[in-house]
Amino acid sequence: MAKVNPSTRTKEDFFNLVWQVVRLIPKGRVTSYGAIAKFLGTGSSARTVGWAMNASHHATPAVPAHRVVNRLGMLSGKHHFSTPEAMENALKREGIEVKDDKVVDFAKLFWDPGKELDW
DNA sequence: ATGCTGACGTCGC
DNA sequence: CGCGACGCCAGCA
Repeated sequence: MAKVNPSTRTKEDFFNLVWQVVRLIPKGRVTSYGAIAKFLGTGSSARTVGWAMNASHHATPAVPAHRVVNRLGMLSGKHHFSTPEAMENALKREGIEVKDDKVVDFAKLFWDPGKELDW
């Protein structure tokens, strides 16, 4: 995963980069919006990562947005899926336990792109 | 064109 | 230790 030069980066690239990173998340692991934001460069706010997820619905190939949660491991974006249960179900199907809209053992399942990827 | 809002995160009080 | 405010980038009224 090569880091794109910020000067040559366009907004389309930003969305693309976010999607790329999310797609690289191993099955059964999760990451946070902030982690992705930092991976792309501190300049990119975590909020914008959320917007990228919002736009990821029509992205191809599909983006596993359900593996992205906030820094507390809460499924803050579940309401933006086709159904509120979709996110939780998808996670459970991958072996991730979800309790009260939170990822169980989030710290252990956390997947840091900056640490796992080569940049 | 301006301003508010949003799937967040951090710092300040 | 809990709550509030600000910053960040992009979309929409």
